[in-house]
Amino acid sequence: MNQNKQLADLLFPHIEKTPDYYEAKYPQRQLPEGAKVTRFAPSPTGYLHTGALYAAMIPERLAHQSGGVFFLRIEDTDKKRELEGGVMEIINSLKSFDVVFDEGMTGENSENGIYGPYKQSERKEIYQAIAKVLVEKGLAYPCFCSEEDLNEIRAKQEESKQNPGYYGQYAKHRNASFDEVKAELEAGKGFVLRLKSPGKPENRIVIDDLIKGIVEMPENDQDIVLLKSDGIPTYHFAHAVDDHLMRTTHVIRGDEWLSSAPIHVQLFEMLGWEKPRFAHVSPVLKMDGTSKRKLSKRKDPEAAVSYYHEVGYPAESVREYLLNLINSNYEEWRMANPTAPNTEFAVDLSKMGTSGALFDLVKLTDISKDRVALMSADEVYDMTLQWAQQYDAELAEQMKSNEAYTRAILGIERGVEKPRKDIAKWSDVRGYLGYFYDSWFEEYTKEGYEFPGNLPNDDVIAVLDAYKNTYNKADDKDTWFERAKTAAEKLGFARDAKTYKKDKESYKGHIGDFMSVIRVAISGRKNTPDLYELLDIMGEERLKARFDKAIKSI
RNA sequence: GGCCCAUUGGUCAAGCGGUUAAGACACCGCCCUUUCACGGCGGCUACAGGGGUUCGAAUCCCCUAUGGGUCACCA
Repeated sequence: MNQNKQLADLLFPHIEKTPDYYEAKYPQRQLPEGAKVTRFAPSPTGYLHTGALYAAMIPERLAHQSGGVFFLRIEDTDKKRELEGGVMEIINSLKSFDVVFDEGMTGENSENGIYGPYKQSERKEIYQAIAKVLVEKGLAYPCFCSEEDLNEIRAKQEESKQNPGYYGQYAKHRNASFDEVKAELEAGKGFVLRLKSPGKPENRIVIDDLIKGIVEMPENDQDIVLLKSDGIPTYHFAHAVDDHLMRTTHVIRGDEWLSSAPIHVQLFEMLGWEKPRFAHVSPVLKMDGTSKRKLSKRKDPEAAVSYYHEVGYPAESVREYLLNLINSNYEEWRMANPTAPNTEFAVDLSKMGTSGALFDLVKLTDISKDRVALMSADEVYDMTLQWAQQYDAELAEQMKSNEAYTRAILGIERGVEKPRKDIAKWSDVRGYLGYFYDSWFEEYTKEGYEFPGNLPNDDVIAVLDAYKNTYNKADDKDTWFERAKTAAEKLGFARDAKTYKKDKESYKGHIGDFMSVIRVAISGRKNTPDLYELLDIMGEERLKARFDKAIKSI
């Protein structure tokens, strides 16, 4: 016993503070009953991944909908993988999707909150203080094995078909005496600190996971590394220390951690700390040929969260979609509450799928169309412009130099009971209204016009000619249409589709075909918003010019 | 290989021992309509396979198959 104390001092001579000191420094949080304290704890190893956004939204919602605290902790214990500027990248990306923190890192080297530091590389002293006590209690010990030693052990184990690892009889430094340790140290050898695991694999432990349910696993018997040779903790140890001292109540993390949960449970128990609740989230998958795989940064553009900004999906739409993957009943809630902010939806872990969900851009698009359809013309204008200024300067230019015109176009069939759903992302806007701009119209027609099939050119010209003389800007919608129908009839078109269907032989087509000719001539496309409003906004002069241009092209 | 987890239509998924096995997206039809849309209606397709338990199984148990995760001084 005494020897353990001696050993602890030998190993950590500079550590003065005790766990009690930290317990006092980081008091229990005073929060209302049921409030959850959650965190997002990424490594700053690159840009934000869609899966990470997904994984961050869950604890964020859980904390905020329960009146709790959501904080950002940076796990930078692996210096080899760290990337410059990684912290800001994470913060800004999440913020752009309305995932905001109450506490934790706020910049590369700034933070707020009293449970810090929130960057693991700055918590070395804390980990070591806890580790020191573990040594004192005989629950941890230094190991001087080199990489080669470890490889040798593993080779032996593989040969005899035993579980690989550092445990039991293979843990050769486990019971080294104080003098032996001292000798190694004096010989200048570095060490890692290992847990003296009391676990036996024949014992089973039970984890009550909030998503996966009851999971039974063998107890951990590996003398896992607590502190690496540079004195920095491994994930396992850092997780236990941090989440305890930061008073995390719910650990929500990727399910790749589930299999090491026995280690974590054991650590909490050995340290005499109350365990947080665990929730292991399945990854977002992607269809690759006929099989599913994790969304991959290298292969899938949509894996980088920046993708959505680039193509211009509103952040709100992406949130909606992700929420939909998190809890599939989100959709029902949305139908019942079409205009409520999505933060009013209560995320429920028990309703999460236990297997990974497939990421589906088509569904995202659909959801986004619904969202955009509910926006006002001004909102669409502003958000598109903002997007275009960064990603489509030409469009931004057009919008600004034709502002009133553009706003009017965006207002067509918007704000009505059944709004159009043409726009899913801001990059769609260019195609949606590009032909309105005279300087772009050329582009739309340079391949020629696509008039409705099987209509002879003469008829097309006749339609255009007739219509040119019929159009009267002063007409209201009904008069306008009546006039068009009459003109159509004179040229041998049926007034309505029904009449045409009854007797196809007698007509060249029906009013729809007639209108199609006009639509194509004026827009170069077969699909546009309401013609009446469109013509009204374009104005008579433009209309006539475009008709002439079309006739000339035939 | 050991240990975990998963498997309901093309996709997301409800379902927790008795259901005609929801709904949404996609696709296909039809209808509405004064054009384009929106919308409405309908269709299409599913419990991975095999054994049990039970009066009764998508639901519970076992085996098999397939997919995923994990077995580092990485997180």
